[in-house]
Amino acid sequence: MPKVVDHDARREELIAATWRTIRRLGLAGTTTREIAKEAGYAHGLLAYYFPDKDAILDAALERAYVAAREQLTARISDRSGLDAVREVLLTALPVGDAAIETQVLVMAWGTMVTSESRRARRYATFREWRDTVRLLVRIAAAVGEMTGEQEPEEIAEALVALVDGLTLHWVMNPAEYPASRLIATVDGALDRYRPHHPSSGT
Amino acid sequence: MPKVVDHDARREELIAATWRTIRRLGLAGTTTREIAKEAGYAHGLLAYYFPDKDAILDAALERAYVAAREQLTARISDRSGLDAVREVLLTALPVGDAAIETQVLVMAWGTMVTSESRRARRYATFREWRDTVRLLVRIAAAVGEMTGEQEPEEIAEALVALVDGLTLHWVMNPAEYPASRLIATVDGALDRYRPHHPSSGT
Amino acid sequence: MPKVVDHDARREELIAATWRTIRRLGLAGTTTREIAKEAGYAHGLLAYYFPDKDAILDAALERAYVAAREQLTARISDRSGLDAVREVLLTALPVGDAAIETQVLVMAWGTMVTSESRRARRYATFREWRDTVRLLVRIAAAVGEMTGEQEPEEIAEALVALVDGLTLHWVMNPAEYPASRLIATVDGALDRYRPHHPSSGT
Amino acid sequence: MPKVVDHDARREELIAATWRTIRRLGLAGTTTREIAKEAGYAHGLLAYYFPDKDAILDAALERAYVAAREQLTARISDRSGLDAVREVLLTALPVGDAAIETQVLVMAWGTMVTSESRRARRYATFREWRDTVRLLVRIAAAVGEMTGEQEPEEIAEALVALVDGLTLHWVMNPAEYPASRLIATVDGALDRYRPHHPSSGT
DNA sequence: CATGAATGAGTGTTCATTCAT
DNA sequence: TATGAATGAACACTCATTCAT
Repeated sequence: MPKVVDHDARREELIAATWRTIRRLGLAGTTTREIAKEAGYAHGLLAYYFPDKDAILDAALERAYVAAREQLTARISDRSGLDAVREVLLTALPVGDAAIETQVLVMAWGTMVTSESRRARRYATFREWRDTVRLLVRIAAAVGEMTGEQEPEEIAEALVALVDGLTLHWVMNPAEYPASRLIATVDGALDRYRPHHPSSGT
Repeated sequence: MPKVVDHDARREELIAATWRTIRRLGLAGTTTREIAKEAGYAHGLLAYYFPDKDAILDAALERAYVAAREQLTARISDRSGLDAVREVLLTALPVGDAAIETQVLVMAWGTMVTSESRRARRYATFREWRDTVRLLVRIAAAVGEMTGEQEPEEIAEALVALVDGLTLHWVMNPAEYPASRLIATVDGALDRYRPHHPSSGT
Repeated sequence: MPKVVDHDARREELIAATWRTIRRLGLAGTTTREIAKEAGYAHGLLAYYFPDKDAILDAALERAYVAAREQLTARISDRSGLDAVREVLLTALPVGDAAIETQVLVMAWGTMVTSESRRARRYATFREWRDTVRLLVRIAAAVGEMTGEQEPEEIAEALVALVDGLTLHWVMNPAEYPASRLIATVDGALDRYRPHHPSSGT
Repeated sequence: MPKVVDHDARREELIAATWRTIRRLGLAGTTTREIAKEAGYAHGLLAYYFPDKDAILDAALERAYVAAREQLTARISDRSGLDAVREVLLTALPVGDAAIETQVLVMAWGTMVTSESRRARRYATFREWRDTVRLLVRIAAAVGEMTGEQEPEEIAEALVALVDGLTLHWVMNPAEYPASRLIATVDGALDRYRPHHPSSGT
């Protein structure tokens, strides 16, 4: 038995370095040499932990998806109704630390068009998230905190699209889309889905 | 008298070939050699019409922006009120021929993160579009076809984000997002912005 | 008979443009396109007047050699003895307008190593010049204005080498070798070849 | 433990290959591909040892300068007076092994016109050499082995120019300038700088 | 004569990958 | 395990040359 090395820990280390490299140089500017340098290892080491460059990038994206899911689960655990819907939507906004991750993920959006595997993987993550929103909308509607006039599926779809669209807008001009504005826009949209919304009369 | 060649026409020819190449091989996979081959010319010809590769890609994107604006202008010319708002939103959806363009444009989204010039150019186009929607929403509200409860700016922002988000979702799984569903989702959202929307009446 | 064009005049025009281009961009930076642009003609025109690029450059160098000889002949025509020797040496120094030509010619020195034809052509010009100096030294010695202790051939060789060496030094740092210094160095050397030179004793 | 390779030795190997390539194909004809082939390595290896082509060429020239200085120092160490002056001048002549180096260095002369850095580097080397000659001339004059009639600076300048000029002449026609003739010319010139030269005696 | 469109070989450089140590 | 030397294909770009008009 040669030197004892925690294989998975080393992989995580390399994935983190990959993430930092992408953020620093962009997806197109990220080379295996640069990743190795960022990690502090020799160039040739990468071959021991990943079959090729694509595998490294896929692993890096995978980590982001997993992290996103973990954060999502954590933040909605103690909420319910409309509040839970709101929370899950805000989690996906490019706010705080998530803003940095968002930039990398947006860079990866384009690769979906040509890489079927990457598209499928991204879609699976998206679907999971959308279905979570669907479920929460359904619950909120059931408890009377959201309108029942429209199908929960459609409402969830619209809300998720709104968040993804806002993310894109933020990338186009981060300065114009501070956290406060992004959140206000989401809240404004959510207001539209309250029961007998506008006046409610009396 | 030299060989009679319409310089601009040849440029357009090359730009079209660029589009086909990007769609076929992705943005990262698009090489100048492949563009030339796709166009049916020698590799060296490109230098005759464009200073470098970036100029080719920029010109290709530029053409998409111009085309989008032209289509937008054409389709809202004879409409007004809520109908005009709906039409301008549907114009941006990946439906029909636009679907193909969308794939290329989504691939370009990622380059905004690292290319300041490309980000700025994309933002300018986006802003123009968003401002058009703002204006139409304001008019629709003025004539009583849309709610006045929310600021036109915020409504426009939300609607535009919805469309951009749906575009991303379509890219993730085109089969799940046929034109009918995309349109229905937009219509469903627009319903939310009708005046004294839910009940109101008596 | 088509359009009447003075073929040789046009060639001279192109050669002059070549000269200006070399001076502007260096020998390595001089392209046929740039020459054509400098001359104000289309790129393809060059093929009508020169078989290829090398022919253009050769013609440009040739013109410099011819010009140098003409100037040399003109300046020594009315001189004799040591004065004529001095004059022919000064003619070759990088002084005044000749300084510009020198830069181009020095750039061409290196091509002699690999181009046999260019080496031979340059040698022929050099030889002509050196033989002129030899002759003038012989005459000066005959009339008692130069020492007879050393062979005229050797004296001429040394004087010509001195001038060529000074030219190189000037290229290395023009500011350190103004005309006055170059001339003073030549004069200092010529003093060494005066008969019973320094003291000549009592 | 990686493959044991002496990085500097490999660099020297590539520099030597560069020298052989320049001598074979000329400076303009020297390509990175050809250098690699001459060295017996793959084209891409060069990038491992040099940042770019210019760095390779600069390193090759640098090596020549360093070698020249070392040789110079070695040959004058045990000499003095006029003999030392003579020795340092002969060292610079294209004689023996130095002849090959000379061809490459003459090719590099032309690049001084357009490359400021190369000009400055060459000038620095030249200056060092010239100053050495100056010093030796001064010493020789002090001990009465050289004339005191002319400034040591001017004498040194003239002698150095003579050697450089002879080098150029040798390149123009090596056959006409064998070592014996080059040395004889230098000796003939040195004779001119002996004290009370011509007659001397009473 | 003159144009300029078009060619295709060649350039320096980058980079993922392989592999002896 | 880990290194880093070495490879070779691919890249964008340059440019002398050709040629239909």
